[in-house]
Amino acid sequence: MSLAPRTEKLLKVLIESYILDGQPVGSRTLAKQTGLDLSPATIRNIMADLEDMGLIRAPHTSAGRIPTQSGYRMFVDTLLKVKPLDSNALRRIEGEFTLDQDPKSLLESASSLLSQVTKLAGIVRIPRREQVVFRQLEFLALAPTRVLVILVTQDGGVHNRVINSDKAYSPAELVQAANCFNETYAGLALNDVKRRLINAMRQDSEDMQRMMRSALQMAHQAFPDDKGQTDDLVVSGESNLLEIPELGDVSKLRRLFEAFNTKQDLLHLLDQGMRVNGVQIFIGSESGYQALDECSVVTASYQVDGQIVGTLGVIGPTRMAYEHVIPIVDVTAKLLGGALNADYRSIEPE
Amino acid sequence: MSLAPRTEKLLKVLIESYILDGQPVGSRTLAKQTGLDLSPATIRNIMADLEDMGLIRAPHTSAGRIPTQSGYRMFVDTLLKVKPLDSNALRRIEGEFTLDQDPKSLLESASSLLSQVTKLAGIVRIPRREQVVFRQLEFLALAPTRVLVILVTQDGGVHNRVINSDKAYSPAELVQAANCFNETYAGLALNDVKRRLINAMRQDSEDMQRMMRSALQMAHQAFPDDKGQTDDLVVSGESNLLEIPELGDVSKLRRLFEAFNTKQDLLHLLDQGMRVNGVQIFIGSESGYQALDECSVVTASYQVDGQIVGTLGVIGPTRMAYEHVIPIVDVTAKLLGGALNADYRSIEPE
DNA sequence: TGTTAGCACTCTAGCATCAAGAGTGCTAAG
DNA sequence: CTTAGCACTCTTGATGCTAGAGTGCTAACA
Repeated sequence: MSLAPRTEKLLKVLIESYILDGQPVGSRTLAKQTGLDLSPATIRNIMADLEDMGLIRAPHTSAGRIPTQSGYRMFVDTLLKVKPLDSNALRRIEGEFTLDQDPKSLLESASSLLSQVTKLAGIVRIPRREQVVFRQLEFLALAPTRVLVILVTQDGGVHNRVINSDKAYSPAELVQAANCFNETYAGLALNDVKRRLINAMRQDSEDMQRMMRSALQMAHQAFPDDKGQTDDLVVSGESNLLEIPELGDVSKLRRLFEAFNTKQDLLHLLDQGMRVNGVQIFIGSESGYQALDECSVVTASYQVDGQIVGTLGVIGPTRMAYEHVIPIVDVTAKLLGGALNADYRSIEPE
Repeated sequence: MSLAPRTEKLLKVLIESYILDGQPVGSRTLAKQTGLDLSPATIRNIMADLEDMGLIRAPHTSAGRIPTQSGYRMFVDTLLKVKPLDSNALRRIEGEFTLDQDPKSLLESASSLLSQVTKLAGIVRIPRREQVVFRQLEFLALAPTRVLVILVTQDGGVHNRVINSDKAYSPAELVQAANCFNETYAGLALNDVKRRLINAMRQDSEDMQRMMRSALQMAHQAFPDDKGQTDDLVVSGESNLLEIPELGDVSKLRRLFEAFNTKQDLLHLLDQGMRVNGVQIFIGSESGYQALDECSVVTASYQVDGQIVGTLGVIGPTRMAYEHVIPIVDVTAKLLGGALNADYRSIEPE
């Protein structure tokens, strides 16, 4: 449904005003702020209409109106004119990414940047490439039956895990086992390696070399399992949310901070953002998680090598300065993608 | 200064009562709770003495007394009878550590355990061994001048870093370089390796092999620098602190949460705990950090191989149940040390 | 038909008042 | 040294009140 231009304008000004100072806005103030030269009485009529449409509501009889969730939705969808990024902020953000950092620090910088510039909480989903290419595995004996397995991927990622082997191996044997394994699987996508590895173990044919069988078993234990990755989310600036009055209720804050700790819900939410190219906004209960009921989440996906590999964003009160936040999230995502790209392709800054 | 037994008893009961329900305690309640069979009037006299000594204070004229910081100090130093650990909790804690986990997860378990059992915030300083033994280094080419360096220590620790080399190396050259390096330095303490490495680079004599020179340079870049380790602290259960009424003031909470984020102050505090064998308690401003003014921190150091390598503890309101918290922190430290030890020595659970 | 002035009505926020309750310090007596 | 008694202080919660803000409705107006 489309609104009359005047009604639209009114809604826009109302929401902008509310976002600015958090006070319910009444007909008189609105009459002054919008340039429409209408009397408060007329404004009141229109406001009543907007209320009927479910776009605004009155906290109580004599307290002006505030936007509802649908109001915000319409605001960001059709009314919002995103401001181009203030040049100071832009320089600031760019500066953060020109440094020569490893991927992990880049993500952390991005997160803390988001939180500092927006004064909200910043979240960054660490990259998850569909096709990480397996490079090599290495087995090191820590103790007779205790083996450190190091897994290296083509993009320079290193995972390691200590496993208990069922029998003792000599260092030489371990080297040999690793060689067998690497010869067979190097260059394949990590997923494939895993799949084939499981198949190979199932068959477990007689003709398989003894070394290879050991290698498979150890590798299987050491391969990262996809579930239970709790630390693949970088959160920062949570404390910024302490001060926002809408969340004054301690129990709400509590739920929110627990969401930050468990990370599970936030991960799901960010994964939704991965399906979309660019900025996405979840207002209030749209996120589907109760802890975020009074919050909005602005996310943007970032790309490496032309492929969406992760998302980042900010979490703040529903009443946030969308027109500022959106471009910041957008730009940060692009710059982070670029920086990771450069990193991955090893384009040297000079 | 030592107190009369009666006065002491009174102080003890007062503090216990205040810790229990957070209400200032008056002479009448105190008269009932202590078994001393004294009238409220007498109690009042003694309380006046205690107030003169700075051990308790009255929030306002007609509101009973609450302990001061020095009051708490005397309480934990001389009055507190630490309760042996409730057997349920003990089982719970032990259960957490019998699982076969890698060191990193052990630390995280310890932290979350502390926070869950005490309902406060748990902190764990990750182990910092004076003498970590260097085991081997490995160089992998990611791109012509981009090298992934993997550093493995004797205890199974793995550090990795991507560096930009000044010239291109072939995979074979890199293997050779690593071999050179490992032959020379394997088995030495990490500190020593670092020191010698720097010396060797300084001399840079002609007779040094070309490969070795390259290896030194790359190794130098990749060795972890001690400063700027921000993520060597595991915090959990911060959200538990939201609910404690003493910190109702938002700005105090804010400061506290910022301390959790920056971690710097907490690290320093925990490092103080490393000098002491066993439990240490910082009450209110004793910690020396303003953010912790209204809090107490209970820490305990943990050992691996008979050597103190880290500390853990909990942060909560000054008014916390010390007699419960102390043994929990104590036991957790011991068990964590044990688990890490077992891990390191690879004593297999069976 | 759309806009506006006027007006009665409602609700909140802030303030003062009041009474009850809790606890103290002091004094004087045991 | 201990205790009863008492006057005093301070908080807390309830109550009532007023000023202000804002609304909805109606009737008049262009």
